[in-house]
Amino acid sequence: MNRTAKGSRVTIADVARRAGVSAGAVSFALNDRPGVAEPTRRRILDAAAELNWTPNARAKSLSQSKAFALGLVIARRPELLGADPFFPSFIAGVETVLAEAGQSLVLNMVATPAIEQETYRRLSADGRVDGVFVTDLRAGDERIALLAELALPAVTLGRPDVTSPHPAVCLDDAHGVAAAVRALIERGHRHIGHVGGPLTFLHSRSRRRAWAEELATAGLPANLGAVADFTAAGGAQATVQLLRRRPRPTALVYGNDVMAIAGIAVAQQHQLRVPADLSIVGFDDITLAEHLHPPLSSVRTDPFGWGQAATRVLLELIAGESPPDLELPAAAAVLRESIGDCPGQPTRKRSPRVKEKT
Amino acid sequence: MNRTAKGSRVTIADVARRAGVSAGAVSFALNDRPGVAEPTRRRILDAAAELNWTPNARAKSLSQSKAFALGLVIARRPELLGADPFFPSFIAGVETVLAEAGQSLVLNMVATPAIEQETYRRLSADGRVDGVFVTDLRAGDERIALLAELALPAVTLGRPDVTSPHPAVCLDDAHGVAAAVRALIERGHRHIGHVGGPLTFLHSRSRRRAWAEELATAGLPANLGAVADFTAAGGAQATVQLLRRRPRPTALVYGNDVMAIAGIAVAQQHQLRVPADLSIVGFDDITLAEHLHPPLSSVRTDPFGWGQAATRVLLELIAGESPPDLELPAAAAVLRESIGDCPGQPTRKRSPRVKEKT
DNA sequence: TTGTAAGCGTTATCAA
DNA sequence: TTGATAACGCTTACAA
Repeated sequence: MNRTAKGSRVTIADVARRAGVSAGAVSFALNDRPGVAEPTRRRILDAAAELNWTPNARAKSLSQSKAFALGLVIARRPELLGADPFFPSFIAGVETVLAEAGQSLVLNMVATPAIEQETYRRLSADGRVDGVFVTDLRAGDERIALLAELALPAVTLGRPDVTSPHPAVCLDDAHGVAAAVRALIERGHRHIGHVGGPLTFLHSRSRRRAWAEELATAGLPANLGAVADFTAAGGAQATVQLLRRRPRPTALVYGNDVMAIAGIAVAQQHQLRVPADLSIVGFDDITLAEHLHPPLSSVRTDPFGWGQAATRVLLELIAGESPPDLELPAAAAVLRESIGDCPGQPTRKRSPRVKEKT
Repeated sequence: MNRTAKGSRVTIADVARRAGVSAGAVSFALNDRPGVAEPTRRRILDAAAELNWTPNARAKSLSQSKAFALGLVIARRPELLGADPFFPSFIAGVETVLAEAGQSLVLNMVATPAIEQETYRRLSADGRVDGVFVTDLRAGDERIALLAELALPAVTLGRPDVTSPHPAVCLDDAHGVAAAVRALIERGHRHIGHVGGPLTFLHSRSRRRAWAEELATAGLPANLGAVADFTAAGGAQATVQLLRRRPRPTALVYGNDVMAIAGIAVAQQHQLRVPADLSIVGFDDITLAEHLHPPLSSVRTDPFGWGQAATRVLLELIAGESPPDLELPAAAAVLRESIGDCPGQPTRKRSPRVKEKT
């Protein structure tokens, strides 16, 4: 801890005294702004280095009316987060950009949307953050209007279904799902089911829509849809129900990998072989996916890059610019051995080990 | 956004004016401290409520020289975090305590221990946090001394192997591992392997030691140990190597569930049935564990409770108290169908579906 | 019980 | 190019 002889923390005044200048000069020199002679600047920077002084973030915050921090409010039950690869990677991406900007991330995990609202209000009223990320967009999301009302800069991950004044950073997840469904159709599957997440989430909707539309394009009915809650238990239960339907699906597409893995287990309990009797596709492409038996086909997004991009946009917004919406490279299907030809439906030979970068 | 007619943010002065008192009085009333008459207090609180005023956290921070925030620095590659259930639950526990204390969590994810040190220094120098959590303790952990030098209040998760001035909040993970190994021995297993995490981590060490000691107690050699990196790929590779050993292990205990699941896949690729030919035990008890086929035996800890406890201790420490070390309930083995009797070694019949709460 | 004024450590505004 | 001086919005001695 850097302290002066008197035992108090080193302040800008100490540096100024040592360099023989005023505090204002130190401030100017440190934020390299014009109006300070080169020799003086040197002297000041040397003094700062000798005293090992860094401007106090709290004081800076007060005088500049800025928090130098961004907020991320996550509204999920923790058991849902445990196996979700999105946030860790997303946050890692955020951090890389934030670190070089000398800013911090304030994280808030809340259990319910009600507390979520309150959290945004408090974050804003307290002035703890300069802006926030809005993730897991919901249908008619009230946060859009709330944040506008609070005049709290925000960036949304994806485009809301309501009019929004906030810049959006988008990553098309539908594309990868569509590619996966196409791959299944190519392999002769005609009864392709879908186990999605709650349809309150826009990302759940777009993934399901991609599934339905791809089937429609192929002239197939999208009548094997189930909604689960992204948990292993929910995925298992939905799988059981879909496997009871007749004609039984020969392929199942899931809203995330956790549900897909639980689905594989259910299939095996039902004496169904994957992929011989049932093909499975997940979403997220968690690292575990390719180390399962059989390796799980999935759809890969780029949460890390998403975090970086969203952070840059948010920082620009806070800096007073008007960043346009941003579209990141779409999610891609990663096809592995969990999918195969439709049983009893001979099609042309093809290797499933193709990574479609479409 | 709460603004006065003049367009500026509502401050304590506005409230004071409206209530016809001084700013000091407002401060006293709000922090309910003695020395303000009841009717006055009422008037002040009413005025504050009408103006929808909340004290600005930045100003409070500066005047009190406190950040009202705690720091969590995570040094892990993001792909390692993706499937790790610990941090989401831990953070959720932290948040529950922090929220009611009106404080925030500042999260820092870094890639390497070098940046880690720098991060702690910056956090301290900038005064962004009042204290930090130290997770993933390592052998001879330099952070212990660093934080002492920085005079930054800290709480360690577990007890360091170096002298530490920081309070420790401990959860004995060895207990559950030992119970799981005992369960395997009871089922007749004599060749029980272990795939642990990097031995730089104290938790990796204690889990491995528990395995070795339990074997020693039974008069069995602990000669089937492998070290991996907590990833699926690493777990798979270590499993391959252990399965090459002769005599081949009939049971494998893992340092986390991800490696264990990858291990099951490797076994299946080797035409080994789980548990008929090979018993498997993981660690963490992720929610997916019981929805696998076969359901995965694991060791359950309580990251949520750990987060709550550590936060309380850290807040006490920051408040100037000297909280003692805290020991939480030990981890418990959760036995499921992934373990069974040793092949070719008839033992007494017993159901594996026993949750040992030892 | 209440008001006044001095911090907290910066940045920003003006004279000099 | 520099140095006072006033914000920033709150807490807290100290007077009244």
